[in-house]
Amino acid sequence: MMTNGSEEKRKWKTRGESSGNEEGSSVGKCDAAIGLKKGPWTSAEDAILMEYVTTHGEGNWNAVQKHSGLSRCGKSCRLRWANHLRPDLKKGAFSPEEERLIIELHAKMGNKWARMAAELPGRTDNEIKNYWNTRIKRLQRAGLPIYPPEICLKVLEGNHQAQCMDPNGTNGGDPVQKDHREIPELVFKNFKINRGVLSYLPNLLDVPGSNIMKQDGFGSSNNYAFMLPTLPPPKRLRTATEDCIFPAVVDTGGVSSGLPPNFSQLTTDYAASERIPDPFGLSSPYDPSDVNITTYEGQPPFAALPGSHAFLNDDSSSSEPISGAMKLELPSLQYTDTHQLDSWGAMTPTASPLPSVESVDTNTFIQSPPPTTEQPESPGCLSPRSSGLLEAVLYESLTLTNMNCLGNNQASVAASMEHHLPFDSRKRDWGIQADPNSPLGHSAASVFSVCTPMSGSSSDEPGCEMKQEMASQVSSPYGEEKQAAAAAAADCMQIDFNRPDVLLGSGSYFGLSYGGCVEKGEPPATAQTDAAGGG
DNA sequence: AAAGGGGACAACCGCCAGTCT
DNA sequence: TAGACTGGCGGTTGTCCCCTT
Repeated sequence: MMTNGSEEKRKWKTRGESSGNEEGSSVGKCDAAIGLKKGPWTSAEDAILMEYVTTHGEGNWNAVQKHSGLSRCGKSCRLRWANHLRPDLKKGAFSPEEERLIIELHAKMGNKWARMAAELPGRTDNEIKNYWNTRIKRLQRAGLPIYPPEICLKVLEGNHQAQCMDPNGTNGGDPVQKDHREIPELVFKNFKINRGVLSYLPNLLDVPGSNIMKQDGFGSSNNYAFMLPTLPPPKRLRTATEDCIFPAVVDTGGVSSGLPPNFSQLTTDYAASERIPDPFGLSSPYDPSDVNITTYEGQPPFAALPGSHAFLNDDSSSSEPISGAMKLELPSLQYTDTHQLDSWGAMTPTASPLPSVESVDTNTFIQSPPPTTEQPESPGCLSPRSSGLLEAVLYESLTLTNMNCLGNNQASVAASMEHHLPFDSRKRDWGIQADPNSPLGHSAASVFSVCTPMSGSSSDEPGCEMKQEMASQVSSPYGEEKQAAAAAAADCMQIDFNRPDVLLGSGSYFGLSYGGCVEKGEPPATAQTDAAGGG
């Protein structure tokens, strides 16, 4: 993987020889005044730098240029040394163990390359970063989850343990662990509480080591949307319709949807995909022909649903664990003129709801909040970065955290109630779900931007009242802003509002009536029963 | 054989935080 | 205390190689 500096072989070679010879032509920020060299390093330069560092040690990089005559700025020298010349660098491809570690670390840390590198002796942050980015692309193209389920579980379990050690979330007893988990306790708590929004993998509970899921109301196995595979690789840009087709995070919420019976197969396939150079050649775990997957409980699993942005649509500050993995995303939804923007910038599909299999581009698959310029003041289309939704969501998280503090039972009940979803409960979940910082979860923006009302969101639609009510029910120090966020969430949930009898987004994305929708109109009371029963 | 696309990776850029003066 | 300096970090870019079509 890593090539020796002296091997400056191929690339850069040409460019280097040209640019490298033109002293002064490549002045950058750090060397503008002096006309220092840029571009690829030559062996001679490497030798000079090596000698200098050997003699003087690392640091004081700006002095290198002065004392060694090297026409490189200090930054460049440091980078060259750190990434290529350091004697302790490990060369070659990552070992399977290293790869596993990288994935695990990324699940924990997000795009903290330097910290990850610290955990991988001999590896540089740049190397890891490149590896990861490449890997992400590959997985996205293959429509596979970024993180293997076992890694997700591991991370979750780790967090759970941390909570066990410190039920109050102060986590003061274990600085190391605390340091290792930059994920705010609050976020993780809410993450747990909120798993209901992402329910569909009950079988996951059977995964060894997942016993934590069975505690604290984890039974609904929700937070696993991030493990949902996305669509098989696409060849054309996804249309707006596809963009809004499936509120993956929203998902059905109905516990009954559940994981395809052979979820383990998915993990296997995932693992396989990791090694398969050509993801397109995968025997896709989502192959519709796989009856195990597509016919679970007579419903197509979400995994098979095109447009499942389960974990690929995170708006994601790239530094966010899990969600951070989504950084390789296009700037925004890709609007087409076949679609209309509703009040909050979401797409209102006007074309066929059933995209072709190849319609989902793995790149466009990932979404960022639409540029604010394109969707000004749409109260619903809230960018986690700009609209205050983050605060709103955090507030919601706080609220839920508080709720959670009331006791595991209540939290458990709350989680379980997601199955039968009285609106209040649903609302709450949505708010939490929207936490952009939530590891293994989705940002509000991603959720909101992805889930688009199937029929638009004009206020005169059936679900409007409910939405407004929902928004109005939200009281927070953030006032209108918060309400706007809630309205946005409500907007997203239009399908629910339109079909109150459907526990969760029944509707039909792609013309599919997907599973997980417990379309029974069960009285909320049942939820209590279920909750009591352990979900 | 040529073209196109993806993978790999080195290097640069901009920002930020800590330290120094 | 403020500004400059330095190092570190994460994101992005640009190039070549390889494979597929």
